[in-house]
Amino acid sequence: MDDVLSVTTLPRAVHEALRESIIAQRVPPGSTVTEKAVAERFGVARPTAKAALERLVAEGLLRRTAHKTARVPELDRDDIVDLYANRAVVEEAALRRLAEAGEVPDQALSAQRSLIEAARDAGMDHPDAGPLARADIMFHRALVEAQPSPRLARLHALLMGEIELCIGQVLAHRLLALGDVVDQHQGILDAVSAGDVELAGRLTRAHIDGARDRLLTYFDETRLALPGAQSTEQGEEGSRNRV
Amino acid sequence: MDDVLSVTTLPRAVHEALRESIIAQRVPPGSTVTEKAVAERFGVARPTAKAALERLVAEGLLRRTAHKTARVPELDRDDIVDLYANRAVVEEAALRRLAEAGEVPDQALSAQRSLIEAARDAGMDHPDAGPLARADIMFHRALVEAQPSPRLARLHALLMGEIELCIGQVLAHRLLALGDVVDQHQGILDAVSAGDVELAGRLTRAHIDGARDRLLTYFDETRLALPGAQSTEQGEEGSRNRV
DNA sequence: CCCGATCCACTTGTCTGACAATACCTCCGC
DNA sequence: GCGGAGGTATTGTCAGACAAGTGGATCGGG
Repeated sequence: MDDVLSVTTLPRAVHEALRESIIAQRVPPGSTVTEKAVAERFGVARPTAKAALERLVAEGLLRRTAHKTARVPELDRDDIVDLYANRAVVEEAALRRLAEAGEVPDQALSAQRSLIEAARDAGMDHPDAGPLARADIMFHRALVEAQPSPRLARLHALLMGEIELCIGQVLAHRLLALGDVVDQHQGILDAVSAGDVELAGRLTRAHIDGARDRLLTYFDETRLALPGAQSTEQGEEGSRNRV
Repeated sequence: MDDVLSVTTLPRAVHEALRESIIAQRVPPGSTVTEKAVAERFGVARPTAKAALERLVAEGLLRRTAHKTARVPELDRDDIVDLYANRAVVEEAALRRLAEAGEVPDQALSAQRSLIEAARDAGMDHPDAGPLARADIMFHRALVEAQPSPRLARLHALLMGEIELCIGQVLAHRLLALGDVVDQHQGILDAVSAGDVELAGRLTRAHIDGARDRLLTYFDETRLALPGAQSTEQGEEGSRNRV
């Protein structure tokens, strides 16, 4: 509801496509992304690709130093903890402000609805956690963007880039406890519409901490099954496994 | 202590110089900054200037839409309130984490010392609030960067760009209640070294709220002396006064 | 005289092509 | 087997160019 009818510029389009590719793990973590490759892949000039890469670096979805090739970062356990701690701070503040107004945005409601639908459809089967994760993120983004401060929304967006990346890297399979998530969302919405600032903030923090713990559990299960990678010394070429 | 010995790239240098120019009000708020002008001023190619401008836009120190020329934003009262509200959220979180560690960084101590010196020297005279404001900002930045989360520091840096801008736009003259500021800083340092998380967070928030109120008072005094600009309708071309 | 439409200068978006500087990889000699 | 020299790949930066869009000025009509 912000950029409707805006002319989409070329670097922005490349940026969006690449961002989606990275989050969806189509370009694996740890792999390099050269300007030339991007330029050829999308059929644009190298400066255009360069601009797109720079935006991704600014967003935290790519890392690059000096004259070296950009790499998709491999987020570790500490990154998850750090990301969710900061997200909790920002999103709690956002939900408190939203509760002050006491109005629940329509987009959050529709995101919640599609999440419920997805939860029902994916009852026994678990076909692509992608749509589920996307609906969940849309729910949170809608809430934060409905709150009156555009700068707070920017801070949130800055974190959510990496959050999406680590959801993709760690999860990428199934979203556990889907029913609980839906219930927690509903609780937040109720607190907001009731104008209960304290409750909205507390529920938001609890919800995010819960999401973090689920991610950490899954991370630990996945990583402990793999050999090594416990010390700080080797993981250089050893971590370039298939992911 | 982060980028020591790093090769400084050309767009980055232009970006830094321009940023400094904007914050120091050498390029007045509301004025336009074209890519060509920047390129000629620094003797670089237009793409280089373009890159620098894009970084400034991402930082919030310039605003630009579609095909229009970038402008230095004119921050109003609501912007100040919003900026300081977000800054309080981020910086309170940072100080709480710093208090958990319980160690006061050296850079904060030296910034505090230079602030005390500057306060003593500027007893009766008020020669350039620039160094004072800079020392104050260095103090806060040192605290936030000493805290363990790099992402939280990034969020803070993103806000501080605009904060510096609005300090320059509103203040630019004298920093009031300098003694109080120094005392509040000391209180925060004491709370951190004592490991009192709650106290550090509370003092930080109070300090930032106080700074905001001083700025708002000064803003109101200055702006009320000017004609008009009270409704939401006219301020379009009426706000392009000399500033 | 005022209002509207057309035109033009300016600015930005993007491309091509190129060169220098730096980093990484390979190969050769010891 | 190991260390250093060279080549290749990649990035940083530039110059010049053209298309597209914006804003203001000019001109004509009412």
